[in-house]
Amino acid sequence: MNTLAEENYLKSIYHLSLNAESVSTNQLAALLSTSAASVTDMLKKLADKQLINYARYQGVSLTPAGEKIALHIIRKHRLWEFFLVEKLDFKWDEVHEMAEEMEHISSTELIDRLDKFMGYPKYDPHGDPIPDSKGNFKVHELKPVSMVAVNECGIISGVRDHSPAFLQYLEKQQLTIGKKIQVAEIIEYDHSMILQAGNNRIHISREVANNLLIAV
Amino acid sequence: MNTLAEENYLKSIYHLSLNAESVSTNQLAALLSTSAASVTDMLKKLADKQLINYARYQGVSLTPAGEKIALHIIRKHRLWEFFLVEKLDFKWDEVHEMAEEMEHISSTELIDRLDKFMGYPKYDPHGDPIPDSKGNFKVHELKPVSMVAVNECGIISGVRDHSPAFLQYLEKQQLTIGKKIQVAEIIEYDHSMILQAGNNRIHISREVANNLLIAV
DNA sequence: TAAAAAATTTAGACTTGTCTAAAAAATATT
DNA sequence: AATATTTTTTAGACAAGTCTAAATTTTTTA
Repeated sequence: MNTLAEENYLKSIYHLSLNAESVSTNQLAALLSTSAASVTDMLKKLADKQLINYARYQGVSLTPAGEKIALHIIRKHRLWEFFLVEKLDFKWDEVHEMAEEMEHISSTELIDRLDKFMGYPKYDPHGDPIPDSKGNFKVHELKPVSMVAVNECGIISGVRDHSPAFLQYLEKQQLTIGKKIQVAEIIEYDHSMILQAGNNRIHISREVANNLLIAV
Repeated sequence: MNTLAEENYLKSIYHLSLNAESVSTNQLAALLSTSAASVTDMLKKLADKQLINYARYQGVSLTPAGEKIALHIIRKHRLWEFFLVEKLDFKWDEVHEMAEEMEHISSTELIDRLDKFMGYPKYDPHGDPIPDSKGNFKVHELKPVSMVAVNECGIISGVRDHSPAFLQYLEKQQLTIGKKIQVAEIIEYDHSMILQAGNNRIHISREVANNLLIAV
């Protein structure tokens, strides 16, 4: 098995790879709150284990073996988040840190039974897809509310910013996963938007609209 | 917080302290499958942190602060074991290793909510008491079946040997927690015993009788 | 395109937790 | 009580993962 540090590197490489083909040393150092030198050391180790493609100064990407491990960790993280919210009544902004520890529990049998216990959920409390036991998941087509035209409707289905502050703000505005909204008005001056959600009109900034994702 | 290694030492010292006032370096080395030299190193560290009473060559015991931490880890271990058996349908002989990892999840709020979710269980799947959030628990008066007189009755309430082999054997003989039994006969020659459990007569060796605990 | 800036790697060191071998202390034995 | 045995500690070393400072490579910019 891999160490805790190795698992965290693989997971971070996976997440950063979603935005770009290859991931840089500094990106990893920033995300993991560590030094670039430490990242280089670990990249050599992961390359030796054939979990990443790495050439000096060239950035890294996951090999199929590395991606498989990363997806398994993400599966565990998201299933535990689902458990914490659905069974233990935590709020969606409270679960990340706990899941960050729980994702390293090693038993595969345990996580498969947890999956079954909860009825094989497809999405975690933030709308992120939960890979199945084979690592497969479907990304639903999402776009930021900021890209939606006036009068268009959609279902809130994800967030780009997972910070507690943002999640708490959304909760307070009742902009939670599954809610149907319509873009009522766009303020040209600052690109802020007024959303219609049931009988409520909610005014959100451009920044919020950028970080809130809907399925149309 | 304490490291994983520190937590495991505290837990081991607690368990060994149940049989004797003070715990020796070699006892710890054996239980933790490590060298006596490593144990000495760690004891110095724990003594610096005021979690144990330690004087060279004199053995160790937990301070109140150390005991509090040990009991919290044991609480987490036993609650997770209960969860695994009651909610995820694992057998009582399968859960120890998993709980061994899960007991190090740090959130106290999480464990308190897990406790509530399961209805505040008092005993884990092996009959061991689960400390409450303040570290309190009641030990019920148990004695090994080997100490029970002929014709006496009792409820199976615990085990002294937690090994999967022993637990599987008991399960196969239907000698599980909560079952009412009566000592039907004691074979003088080898101190083996015949138990009456409902309509079944079960013949157990002296060794098994020694490791099976009942409340009378 | 050559110098400057930024990104990355190397070198050397530190901490944690472990090890083996040797020394010291405690305990048992004759 | 003196010696032998066992237990425990000390000494010195190692691997993992991290650090800072310096060197190297790549990228940017003038």
